[in-house]
Amino acid sequence: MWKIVIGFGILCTSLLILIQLAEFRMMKMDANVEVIVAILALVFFVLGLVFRKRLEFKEVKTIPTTNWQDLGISKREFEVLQELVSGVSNKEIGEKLFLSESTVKSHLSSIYTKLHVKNRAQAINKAKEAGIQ
Amino acid sequence: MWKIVIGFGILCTSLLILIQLAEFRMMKMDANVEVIVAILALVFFVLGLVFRKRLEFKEVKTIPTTNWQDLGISKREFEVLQELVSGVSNKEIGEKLFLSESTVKSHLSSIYTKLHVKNRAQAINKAKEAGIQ
DNA sequence: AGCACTTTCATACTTTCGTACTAGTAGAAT
DNA sequence: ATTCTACTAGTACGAAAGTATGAAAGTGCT
Repeated sequence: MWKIVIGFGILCTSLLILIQLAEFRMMKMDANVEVIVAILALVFFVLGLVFRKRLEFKEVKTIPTTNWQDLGISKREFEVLQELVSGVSNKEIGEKLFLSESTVKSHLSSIYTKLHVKNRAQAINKAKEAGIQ
Repeated sequence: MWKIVIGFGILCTSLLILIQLAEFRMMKMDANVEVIVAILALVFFVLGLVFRKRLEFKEVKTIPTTNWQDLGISKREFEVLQELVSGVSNKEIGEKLFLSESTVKSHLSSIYTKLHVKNRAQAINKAKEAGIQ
């Protein structure tokens, strides 16, 4: 957040300086006006590109995102959920997280209850809809 | 496609004209240079914004979207796949599409083969990655 | 210390999935 | 006409998933 504000401030300041410099040069010798105009145009074009990207980023960032803590899902359960979403079996989840298959099933059962779903397919859908975070 | 090319061409031409006009004015009377520079900057800034949006649009349009026919998946198989993605059981898929569970399983088996996946969870992921169409 | 919650695991049982194999029918292609 | 593909459906079997129940150990908070 602060990064963006400071960065944008610096950018604006340097642009103002650039404009002043350009005008100063024009006063002195108006030989290569085209070059200055071109540079100005290019700089603002790039600025437009960058600005749009920031906007897009913000949009993308704000649309999805649900906190799993809000749904009552614990840390460990969430780790299991992350593996589940990748489409692996209970056994493989256990191997990755150093758990027995029984434990994986226990976690999954409570995850299903908390997400109000009946099986792993629906859990994957819920997770993908909300966006993992 | 042609719309974009022609539109961009017109835009560039009009900008060139604008620059020439600005220079002509500057030659005559260099009273309000700041205004001209500001207008130029603004125009190119907006141009940057618009250009970025076109790029984003193109990216979004080109990234997903796979035709299921290209993967060798038939009409009926695709219908089964659509139900599968919603997260329902084989039995329910059968009831919705008026098929026996056996037939659903047959379709699913060939779908898994064609998608190079091993189970419904992975099939859902593949389908979502590629975008249903 | 006591309570609530989390994490871990086990056992037993039911249900669902997934594969393999077979087979009939219908329509399109050669 | 026959060959091929898609669609349908069945049986059989093993693997995986899911449920129910219980229980021990750890964590965090009051």
